[in-house]
Amino acid sequence: MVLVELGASEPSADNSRLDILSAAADCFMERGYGATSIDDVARRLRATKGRIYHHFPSKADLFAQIFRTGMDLNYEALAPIRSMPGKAIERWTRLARAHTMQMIKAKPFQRVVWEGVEMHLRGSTTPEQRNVLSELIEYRTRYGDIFRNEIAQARADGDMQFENLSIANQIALMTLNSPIFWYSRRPGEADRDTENIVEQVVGFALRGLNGKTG
Amino acid sequence: MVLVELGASEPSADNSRLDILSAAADCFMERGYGATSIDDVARRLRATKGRIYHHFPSKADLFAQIFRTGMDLNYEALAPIRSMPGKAIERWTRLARAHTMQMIKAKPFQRVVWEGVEMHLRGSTTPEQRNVLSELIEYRTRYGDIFRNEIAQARADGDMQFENLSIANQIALMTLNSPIFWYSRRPGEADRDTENIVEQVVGFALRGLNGKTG
DNA sequence: GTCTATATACTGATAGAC
DNA sequence: GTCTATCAGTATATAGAC
Repeated sequence: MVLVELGASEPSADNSRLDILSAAADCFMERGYGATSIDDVARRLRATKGRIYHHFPSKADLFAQIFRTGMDLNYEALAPIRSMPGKAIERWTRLARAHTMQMIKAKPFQRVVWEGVEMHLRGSTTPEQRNVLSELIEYRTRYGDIFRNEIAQARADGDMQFENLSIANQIALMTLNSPIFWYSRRPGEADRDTENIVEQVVGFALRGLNGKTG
Repeated sequence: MVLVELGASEPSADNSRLDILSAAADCFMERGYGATSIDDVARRLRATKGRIYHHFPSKADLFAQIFRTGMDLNYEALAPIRSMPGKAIERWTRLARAHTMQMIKAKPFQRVVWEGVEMHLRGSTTPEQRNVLSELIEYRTRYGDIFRNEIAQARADGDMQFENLSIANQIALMTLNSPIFWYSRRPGEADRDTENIVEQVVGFALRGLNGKTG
């Protein structure tokens, strides 16, 4: 995955850090955190692990920094939409589109975010990992609340219908996240095609929430 | 998790195998396959790993047998519904209810099924695991096709509307599977409450597929 | 900043006592 | 059928050469 888009301060300065992050994200996506060794990441970089440990103090820390990068990308994508005026259901739909597009565009990073949340929920963390992750989990929870607040408002507006707010938000976000599991870019795929996939996912979730548009 | 319900031939005979399967399923659910050691499973059994290796030849085989048990439960739950006459959308709804209930009732086993599919999709399998898993993956793919065929028929009947069949089925199944990630039984929860949760999940998916009931 | 050792711990799996 | 003891392989992480 190309990481130059990730808001590096200067072009082609400090590339080593970003190269490592990107290679590690790819490895974690393909084999999962536990099954990926630092040697695996080094191999993908065509280097040895000395390079990695020079830039990152531990495997858990490397994982955490990918997590943070993924969440930074998500917040960034939502930022211009959050402050838009208008009805909540409209805002939710735009937020959902931006989020789903991120799942597709930054898939390796988003898989790491997913695995981080999972590790936390299952409590399958070492004390060291817990320290590094807990702040990120809160970061991620607040992110989920952005969507939660919008569908709560939309229901109050009479534009959505569902029984339990937490369950509805969980299922809807799960739907929006789902491309990280089944999507993979096809050879001749254009931006138009990607947007079409996003539209199918968001449409499914919107109908699931009983959204009354227009 | 209690495993007596799993159709053991005789009550309290051959308990050791089932005890091991159940303890391992719990461990795999909590920490994932890679992060779970055989010693972890033995510790949960208050035993040592000699016991486990007497009944199962390898860790991969243990994982595979939990996978198979989970899928057997799923097929069993669908069996009486599959042959029901009537409209496809009605049949799909009943299948979806039975499936979602299984996700809740046999959560540890269903998490293992999920992880097995994931490992296959990511190709993060050792040659040994691949041999044991490939048959099970086919087993699971045929299972997904049961739902796929019903929504294809329902669309032909004019009772559902969606663009791409594969994507629609993926998202719908993802929705039905989602309780394995966010559901956990509450202290005073009655069967009635559980059924209510199932109904919310299935309702979401049905609306997502643009299902026109009644 | 990157490499080559190497320390230390843990893993899956086996052999043999009981 | 379950245990203890142990092997061989691999993991994270560190130290020091270059």
